[in-house]
Order: sequence, then structure tokens, then C-alpha cells
Amino acid sequence: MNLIKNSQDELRQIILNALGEGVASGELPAEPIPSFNIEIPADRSHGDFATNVAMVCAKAFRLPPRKIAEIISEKVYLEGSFFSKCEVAGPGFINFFLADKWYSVVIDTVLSEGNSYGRTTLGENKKVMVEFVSANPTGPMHIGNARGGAIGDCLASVLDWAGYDVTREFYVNDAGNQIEKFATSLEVRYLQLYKDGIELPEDAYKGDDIIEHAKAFAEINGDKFVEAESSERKKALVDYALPLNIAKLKSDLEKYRIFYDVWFLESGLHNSGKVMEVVEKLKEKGLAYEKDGAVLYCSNKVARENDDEVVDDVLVRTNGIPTYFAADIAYHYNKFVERGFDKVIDVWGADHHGHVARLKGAMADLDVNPDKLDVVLMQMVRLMRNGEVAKLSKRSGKSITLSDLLEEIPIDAARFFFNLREANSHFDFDLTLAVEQSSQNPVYYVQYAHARICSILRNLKEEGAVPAEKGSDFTILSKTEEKELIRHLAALPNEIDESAKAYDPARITRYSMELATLFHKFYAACHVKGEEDSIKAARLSLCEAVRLALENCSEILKIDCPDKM
RNA sequence: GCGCCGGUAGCUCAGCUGGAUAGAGUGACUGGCUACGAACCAGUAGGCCGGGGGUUCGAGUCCCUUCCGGCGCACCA
Repeated sequence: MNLIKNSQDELRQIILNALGEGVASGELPAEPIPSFNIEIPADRSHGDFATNVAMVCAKAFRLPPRKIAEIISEKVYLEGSFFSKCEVAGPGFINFFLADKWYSVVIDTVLSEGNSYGRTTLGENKKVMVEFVSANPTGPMHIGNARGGAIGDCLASVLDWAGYDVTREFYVNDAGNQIEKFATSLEVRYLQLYKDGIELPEDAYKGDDIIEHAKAFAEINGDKFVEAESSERKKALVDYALPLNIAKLKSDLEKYRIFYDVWFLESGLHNSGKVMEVVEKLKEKGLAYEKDGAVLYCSNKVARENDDEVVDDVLVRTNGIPTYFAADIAYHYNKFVERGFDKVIDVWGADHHGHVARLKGAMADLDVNPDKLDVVLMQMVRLMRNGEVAKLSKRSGKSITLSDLLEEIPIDAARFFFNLREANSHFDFDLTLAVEQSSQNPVYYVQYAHARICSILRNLKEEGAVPAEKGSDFTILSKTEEKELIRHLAALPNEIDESAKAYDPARITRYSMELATLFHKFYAACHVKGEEDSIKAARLSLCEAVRLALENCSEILKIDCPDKM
């Protein structure tokens, strides 16, 4: 249950009723009411909720905001509501204060919803896909994939908690040019084992992983393919190495606690003719045309209308091979039309941003509503070690891969750190801090709060103390620290909705850090042990409620939530 | 040249559809364990929100302009 939203809805109705009464009594003019906000003030002395209704009505009513606020606040009827009082403040805000009963209901709600507390129905069970990482299977994953993995996976969790039917998908680029390059690289490395003077082409993959694949292939097959046709040799090499690479991607990601529902092969789109199908569709609509043996697509219609100089996109090359763009159109057409997703979210590196508009445009041209496609762009990650940019792995001395990273730092830290900032901000990942098991590390700060609560619960249980029963009156918890903590506890479902709407799972890490802070403050200000029974029982229940909320956040972020540290 | 993203405290970043005195963390300095975990808490210091215009009751937030940084503009993906 989203207690924040419910309270806001209740308040909105109360305010509208009061406005109605003001009109009825002739004190306010019968004018349409502009849209107004009910917000949570930054400063608590301004109440738990505040509305700007009087200010936005000032013009239409031709009355000073404060005057309108006074009239409304006199007519407001709070009996039986969650609110105890309201007051006019500042330039014309009306501030509302929650009644003690509300705080009691919060704790009760958390305890009764337990490990479901925080779940909402925002998504109405709509089918949404999050496609993320989708790293090139020709080599190991890099640090950008690590960020994309953490963000994509947590975003998917957030959407799940917000009531969407979520599918996690990895798009395997097992076709096209880079596979050709992969084949050539493998071939050269294989032949180099048997012959001298074979140079690696300039644009080939130069990594050791290619050499290792070639060696392993040679162990199995010997020189059997040295004299074979090049195409046959390449096919054998790719058929050997590609599945290994894909398996490695899968196992690295699983180690990172990412499990996909679907591994979607690009090659399937080519083999089944789906790529050429969309190309034909675009041709039929007169949007694609043949030129010099290639198929071009007029994706930039605005520029064309303006008679600007336009360069159309290539869908099929002169050599007959479709481009990545063509495959991507077919892929997204498949997501929407053939698989019926209501929403598709792609998590991409910011270097692909130029691709967003034309892919959306292509969807529109294929009669798919382009608003169903959203792309989360991630800015680049800079790895920092001891305050300096770290480019190379400490151990291997080569560029840092995802598996290097996970060997160096704990998985909890990696997942948490990558979700500390919103995707669309440049991010410095501090390796030194991430390994540090100290107070400075925000992961441990949150986990410490959980462990501390568990410790209290253990100690008090030994003492024979029991938490207050469900449905109890918790209004006895009236200290500032208690109320602040409870208020934040109430905000979790709302925070999940906001994260889902903004596609920003970083809000959940921030929420959990804030919850930990408020708990630590409560801990410093209020004792559980040694208090009289009624207080002890109520605080014990509060502790358990906070523990549940922390546990649920950890579930979303997929980090550990230890009883002891 | 065109386009996308960013510029907020020494550093890393929050700031909800415009709201009241711009906030955290970290670093610096100062305090606090003889009751439940000090991996914690409390306090001090630190800001022309890149610059300049505009919109209005009100701008870090919206519009225009300008400067600085990152990235993109392939018959690569």
C-alpha cells in the first residue's frame, strides 16, 4: 500500500471540498481551478504535506494568495482523516500535519505486507522488456557492461516491484560484420601456429583471447584446417569459439547475479528472413529504395522536407549483407509486433545516442508507436584508483574486464556503486573505496544498519521481549527520530513508483542509505533494551519494520543483507 | 558545422511535474561508547547553482544566448 500517495489523494479531496464550500459561501469566485501540487516540504516545520493551491488560484480568483489560503484553511474538514491540523504559511502555502494515527498505520502496514512491502500496481501487469548489456560476443565484457548490467538488472527489478510483467533480455550479436572480423582474426591466429609471415590485419581483434581460442582449436583439430578452404576454416573456428564466448558471457553475468529470461540471437533474424522482411516493408511504403545495388532508407524525413542535404541510411550493403541498423529494426519490430511488448527499454552506452532517433523513426514507419520504445543512455565510466584514472587491470596488466573487476571488488559493492548515480551522468568508479570495508563505503553503511537491527532483535528475544502485535497502537512512538524514521518507511512504495517512472534505480540505493541514516539516528536517540514494556514492544516492531524495508531494498538491488558482519 | 548529455561546497553527487532559509556523502576541524554493534552519532567550516538575458507571485529547475567538458554524426556495431 502506498501510504504517501493515499494521503495525498485524500488531501486533494479535502482541499477540493474546502474550495467548493468557499464558492458556496460566496467567499471564493466560481472559477475553474488550475492544477495544483501537494508536495512534501523539505523543511519539516512546514508540515508533512503542503499545497500551493492558493497561489495558483490567485490570478483566476483575483484575490491575494494568502487570503485564499485563509479561506480554504477555515473550510478544511479534517475529522476522520489522517491529518490533525493545517496552517497558512509563507506566500500562501497551506501546510498539513499528519495525525499520530498515520504513523501507527505505517508500521502496521509494513509488518503485515512483509517481504511484499514496497510492491505497487503502477505497471498494471503490462509486458515490459528491459534489454541490457548485449555485449559483443567476440570478446570479454568491459567496464561499461558492468555498469549497464547493474543498472539494467536493477531497473528490471524496480519495474517488477512496480507491478510490471518484466522480461530481461540479452541480444546476442552473433551475425554481421563483427563476426566476420572475429572469424578473420581467429583464422590468422590459427594459421600463425603453423606458418610464418602471416600478419594480423589492421582492423582485426588483437586480444589474447583470440590466440587462446586458436590454440585450443588447434589442440582439438590439429592442422586439419590449414589447407582447407578459407570459408570452411572460418566457419569451423567460429562454430568452435563463439559458443564458448557466449557461455562465458552467461557465466560472468550470473556471477554478477544477473539472470536473463531470454538470450535472443541476431542470427535467427537473418536466417528466418525477418531482416529482409522489414526491408521489404519499408520499400513497399516507398521509404526505402535501391541504389547502385544497395538498399537505402530515407530515415531523416524532416531534413528531406526542408531540402537540406540528407544522407540516407544503408539497410543492405552493395554486397547484399544487411547492416546492423536493418537487423536492429527487425529486432525491435519483433519485440513489439511479434512478441507484443507494451514497452521496451534498451539500456545503451551514450556513444549510441545517435541511433535512438532513427530507430524510433523506423518504428513509426512500421506503424509501431515509437513512444513504446525508450532508451536509457549511460554515460561513460571512469575507473579510479587512489585518485588516478585506472585503465589497466592490476593483476593482468591489460584493460579491465568485468571478470577482473569482480575479482578485485565485492559483488555487492559493484552492484551498489553502479547504482549510486543515475545512468545519464558521467561516473567515476572509485576502486579504492569499493574494496574498503569501512564506514566510508556506503554499501557497508546500509548493511551495517541491517546487521545492527538483527543484533537488537536477537538480544531482546533472548531477554524474552516480544514485538507489539499486529494492529497495535504505535502512537506511543512520538519522538522526532521515531517519526522521521516512520515517515521514510512509508515512502518506499512511492519511491519505487518514482524510480520506475524515471527509469532510475539509483533512487533505491539513495532511499536505502537514507533509511539507514534515519535508523542510526533513531538508534542513537532511543533505546529499546531497558525501556518499559510498552515502549520496548513498539520499538521492537519499528526495528522489524525497518529491517523488512532494508531487506526489500536489498532484494531489488540484489545485494546481501547480512544478520552479522 | 550539426546533434545528444553534462556544468550545484575542495572532491563525488542529490534536488520530485517551477515553491518557503539550495542538501547529502567525502575530505578538514571538534566532541560522544560503564544499556541494545563506535562499520555509529552529534557539531563547526565550506556556495554569484558556469556567465548573461528573459518568462512570473516565485527559477538550481522553463525559454533564448554564450562559455567549458564528454560523446556522436560509416555500405562499423
